[in-house]
Parts: sequence; C-alpha cells; structure tokens
Amino acid sequence: MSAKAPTVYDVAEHAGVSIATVSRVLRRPADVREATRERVLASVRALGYVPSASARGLAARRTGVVGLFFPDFDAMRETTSFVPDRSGTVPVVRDHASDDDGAAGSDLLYFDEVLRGAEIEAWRNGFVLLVGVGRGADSHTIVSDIAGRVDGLAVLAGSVPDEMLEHIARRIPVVLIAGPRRDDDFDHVSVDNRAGMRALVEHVFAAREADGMLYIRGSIETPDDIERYEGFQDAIAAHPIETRPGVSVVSAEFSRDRARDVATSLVSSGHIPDAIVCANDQMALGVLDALQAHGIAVPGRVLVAGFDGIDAGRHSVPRLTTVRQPMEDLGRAAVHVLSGRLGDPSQPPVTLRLPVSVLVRESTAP
Amino acid sequence: MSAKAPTVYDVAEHAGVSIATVSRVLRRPADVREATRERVLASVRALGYVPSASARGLAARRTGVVGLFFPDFDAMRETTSFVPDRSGTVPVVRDHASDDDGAAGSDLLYFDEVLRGAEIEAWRNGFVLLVGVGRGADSHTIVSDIAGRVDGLAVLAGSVPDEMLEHIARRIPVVLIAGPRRDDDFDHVSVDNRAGMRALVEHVFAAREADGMLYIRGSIETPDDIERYEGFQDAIAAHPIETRPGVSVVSAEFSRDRARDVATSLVSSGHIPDAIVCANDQMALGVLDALQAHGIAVPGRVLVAGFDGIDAGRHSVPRLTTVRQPMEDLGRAAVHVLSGRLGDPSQPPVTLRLPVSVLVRESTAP
DNA sequence: GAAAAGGATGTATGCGCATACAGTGGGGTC
DNA sequence: GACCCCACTGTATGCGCATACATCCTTTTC
Repeated sequence: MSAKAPTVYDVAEHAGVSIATVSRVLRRPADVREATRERVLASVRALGYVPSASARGLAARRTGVVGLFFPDFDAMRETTSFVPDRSGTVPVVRDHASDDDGAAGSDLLYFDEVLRGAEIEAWRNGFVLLVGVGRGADSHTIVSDIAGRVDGLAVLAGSVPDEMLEHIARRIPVVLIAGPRRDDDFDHVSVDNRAGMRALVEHVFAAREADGMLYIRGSIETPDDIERYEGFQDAIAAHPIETRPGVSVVSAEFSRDRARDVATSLVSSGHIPDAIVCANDQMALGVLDALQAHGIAVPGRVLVAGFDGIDAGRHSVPRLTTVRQPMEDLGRAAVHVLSGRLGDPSQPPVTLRLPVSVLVRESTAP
Repeated sequence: MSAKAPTVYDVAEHAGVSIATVSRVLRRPADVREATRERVLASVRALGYVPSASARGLAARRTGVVGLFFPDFDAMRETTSFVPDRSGTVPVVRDHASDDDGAAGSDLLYFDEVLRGAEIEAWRNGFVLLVGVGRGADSHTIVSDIAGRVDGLAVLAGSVPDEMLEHIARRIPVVLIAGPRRDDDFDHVSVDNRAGMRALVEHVFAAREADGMLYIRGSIETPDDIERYEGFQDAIAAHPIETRPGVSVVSAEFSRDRARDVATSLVSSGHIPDAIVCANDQMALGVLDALQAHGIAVPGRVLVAGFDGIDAGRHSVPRLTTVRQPMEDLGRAAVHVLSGRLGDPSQPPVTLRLPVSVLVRESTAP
C-alpha cells in the first residue's frame, strides 16, 4: 500500500548492517549473533519488511510452491462478471426436497477433497500450494501461468495434453493423479479401480444369486472406466459366465440422465436384471431414479451399486452401496511423491496405487 | 528434470534473436513481426522453455498471484506423515446410516466453497490463486510464506493477528472475509448476518404465533454471533417483547453437543418453547437430536431454525430451515475487491455486504 | 602473549526477465 | 534522389535476494 515496499537494502541500512546479514537473519538465524539478529528483526518490524518471493525464488532457484492442476470442475458455471448485490432485502426461499441433487445443493466434489489433501501434505513438506483450474484456455497459457511458478506440479490425468506435459516435465517434476501408468516417465498416483470394482461385484454376487446382472460402463475410452471394467470381468470370471447367461453390459457415459434412460428402457422392455452395477455413482443414482419412478423395489427386486463414494450416495433412498475412493489421500499422495522427487530427482518413476474400500449400504441389502 | 532449465538467453540464441525479442514474443506478440515470432515460438517448443515466474515477477514488480488464507479448517485432522498403503486388499465396510454427521461423511465445508469462488474470480481477472492454511504456525512464517508471493491477500477475519495484518498491508492490499468492519482501513466482504437473522426470526413468527421462543447464541464474542443477535433483537422489537413473555436467550458456543444438552435440560424442566432459533445450524441440529430423542415433534410441537446453510441441514429429518450464506460469492467478492484495489490503490476502503437468503424447509412448517 | 582457529559480518556477483532507450532498415514523400 | 517516419529489433540495466568468498574480530591454544 505504501509508495514502495521496503527491501533488504532498506532493512540493512536501518539496522546498520549489510544486506547479507539481513538475509541471514531471515534464512539462517543461527549464523548471526543474537544482538545483531534482534536489531535486524526490530528493523524488519519497524519498516514492515516482507521479503519478495520472486527475488528469493530467482536467487535460490526454487520457489517453495507446488501446483495442483485440475480441469474445469464445473463447465456449466457462470463465468459472468461478479457484480455485488447491495440490496438490503433478504429473499425467503421455499426449498423443497428433491431427489435430484441439482442446483439446490453443492456437495463435496472430487476436486475439493483432493485439494484438501494436497494442501495438507504441501504444508507438511514446507511448500505452499498453488491452485490452477483449466477452463479451455489455450494450453500455452497454462504453461506460463502455472509451470513457471512452481517447483513441481500435480495434474489430474487427462486434463492436459501429453505434449504439454512433456514440455513442462523438462523443467519441473510432474505427478499424474488418477490416471494409469502408460509408457511415460511421470510419477503416478491412482486408486485401485480394478480391485475395487472386482470386490464390489463380488459383494453383489454374495448378497444375492444375481443371475441377471447389468453392468453400466462410463465413457469407454477413459482409463478409469477401462480399469473398472477389467475389475468387473475379473469378478465375472470368478463366477463362470456360462452359469450367468443374464450378464450384460451397456454404456451410459458416466451420466445420470443417460443411465436413467437406460434403466427406463430396460423396464419398458420387461427384461429387468437382478442387479445393476454402475461404473460410477452418478449413473447408479440415475438408475435409482428410473426404478423408483416405475415402482421397482431396490433392493427388493433389484440390487444397485455405484463407484466413487460421492456424497449424494449417502443421502439417496435407499442409500447407495459404492466403492469409496480416498480422494484426500490422492491429493496427499501426489504431493508426497512430488516432494520425494524434488528431494531426489534421480529416483525411478513412482507409481502409487491407493487402496479403495467397498461401502455397503441399503441398495444392495440381501 | 533436465540438468538445467532453458532461459530466454537459450531461446534467443537458438532463434538467432535477442532476449528482448523473446520476451516480447511472450508478453506482447503483436510487437513482433510474424516471421520472427514463429521462429521464436519454434525455439521455445524445441527447447522446452518455460519462463520463470520468479524472474518475471522480480522484473515486472508483480506476481500475478492472489492469496487466500484460512485458519486450520480441521484442527483435529491427522497431520501424521503420509504413508502410502500398498496392500492389495479391498476392505468391505458396512456403512450404517447415522444422523450424526460425524466421521463417516465429509460435507462441503465453508472453506471449500469460498475457495472455489475465489479461484473462479481470480481466473477471470487473470490471476492465479495461492492457498494458505494456518495451522498455529508462528505467524512470522505466514508472512514470509504467503505475503511475499502474492499481489494481494484475502484473509478470513480473525485468522491472523491484527498486528500482522498491518504489517502485510504495508506491502500488499488485504481483504478481510466475513468479519465486520472495525476501525481499520482494510477492504471487507461479509454477509448480512443481521438482516438474515431478522428475516429468519420474522419468518418463524409468521409461521406460528410463537409465544415462547428460545434463541440460542453461539460464542458471544464473535462478530458473527453479535450481528446475528442484533438481527434477532430487531425482529423481537418488531414483535413487542411485552407480548412475548416467553422469549429467552442462552448460549451454546456454536456447538452441536452443547445445544443438545441445552435442549435436553429444557425438556426435563418441562418449559418447552414454541420455537427455537439457533445462531448456527450445528446447534439447531443438536436441538433436533434432543427433541427427537424425547419424542417431541418438530415442527409439530416446536419449530426449529438454524443459520449457515450447511449441507447436513438438507439431510436432517425434518430438513432444517436456515439462512444460507453465499459462501462462493464471498470468495468471488473477496478477489473481486482485491482485483479492484490492485487496479486503483487509491480508492477508499470498500465494504461489501453480501445478501443472504432464508431457506424455508420442514423444520418450521406451520 | 603471540599465533592459529573460529565466528561474525561485509563485498561482489548472478539468478532470468521486462523494458527504456538506442539503433537499423525499408517504404513513402515531394 | 534525399529525407523522414515508422516498424521492428538489439543493448543495457535493474528488479531483490542468496551466497561464495574475503575480511575482520574474538577466542583458544601452548
């Protein structure tokens, strides 16, 4: 706010020492005699000195910041200019209950949890966290805006073009979150989608002799969907498919609406399976929507299960059995790995698989 | 990752131009002839050049980063070292429903929403967001860690000692979130607690001729509690207290447990009011706990209302009438104001009061 | 009590970039 | 054809700090 922010030079002059001593007081206090140190600190307070991270970063060749990059967490969001509303009135809104977890509620998102974990681990390792959200901005901007400011970057897999990742990785370590390892040299942290889905499907089989089971896939190209589908196949293999002629698979693009449609046409056709397992919770909720609309009992007539552990699944009726991903741990792991690599850049690429757990709730009650 | 990150000098040499031209290509492309520009960009790609934000910040005297500082959002949190669990087993957990929104669920927190709003607005204004969470670290560290890295800082009121705020404010603009204006020169953004509570209490009176009303305060010293209490008094004044001999006030420290105790002893005493309005949702939920434990109908016998609009209130039975704070807007407003001040440092201190809204749900149904 | 060994502090330099200012050259003007 | 103007590019400098190295002063050693 003042005309000009004080620098080390100002502090040095005020305290009657050299700038080297000022710098030492701040960086390695033990190297300075106590009397001198106190004098310098007094000047720091008197002048309101705050060291410039830019200058420090330049000189020290490290910023002390790690970045977390996510794709747009809500593309629908208004990105209109923020215009403060100063009217003094208080609207009274009648908030009707609604199964559809739409506009009314804002449940905890994937993003928020990962972020929280990342922040915690960054702090524990002496870093500060920089948050970047991609919004279709041309990727070039992303590089300049984030990569140049941090010592390391955690990126949600699939949110940044490979070529750009390579570019960034030439300068700083990059950790991919939630993607599978490919033929790259990045560090990876992800959850065990395959084992999780396998365990989920096995739970469903254990809950009921589900002769007819429908598995609803998400977006087929995505790593998550592929891995979960493999887990599904693992479980099916354990229960020879020949004895389960009713097993079938469709895709609903990870969309609640799409899954609702799928389930609706299923009901119309009359071929209702004994269990429906979905590659994510949103689709499972869509299935619940459709079944309840047609008066088909869950879990009475059909068992339903999802994957992710989103909040909405805790509040649906019936509550949704799912596979809970340790999202916060994902964030922590990502920064943990980053921190490790910054400490030892030569270590071989790391791949961390975090365990998931099946949350059994009423939607698959025997 | 490479031995040494390329700099402008490397790019300049590779492209056969001067560093000034390289810098221009990146900062003001229009000032460079297209042929030259393309050549430089090709070199940038070829070398994997990423500009150093530290150097840029030093030279340009601005970082392009705004900070958001919060106090520890969960002091209980494990801050143990993160140890990845590599076991391949998938635990199957039976997740029982429970009214107490305790360990099981992680609902969207105040923090997450404000953060999200801040990120959005930062992006819209060409800034990147730096997140800092205070954890009892000595405040000196905070200054160095955050203030030196950003062009402006948004701080949750009360999370940083005044003296430190003054210190920081000598270097960069500071915006206080959610606190009332005091005799300071900071910019402020907050919600209209007073008008919100007044509207809430008036709604309750409108819903029922509540002769006996209990108002449960939070932590009496906090600005939020004080403002809400004033709002309560406003509403009471409109309904002359002499005609409402049953109006009384107690405090429960914003704690669910404390409020539960208060309500329990109320029931024991037999003096059950017609309506209970709490200074936050947590306490209202505690009241619901106690009343339901004693079989007292809500809203049949007693109306209950809270303040904040937390997620748990959307899932309680009955659903809780409350005052919803626009947390995301708070974050947006904070960065909006910061951005404005960075554009015109001389403008007088800004105070933004964001409107709240009463969410009417079943806990106050007539 | 003199010299060696530390301990404390100062001096000088470079980190990588933006930018004011100084060229440099090509096209237009009369 | 000489001159001016404008568009483009290069040169030189400083941003604020960390740190290697030099210097000076205080102990310690014998």
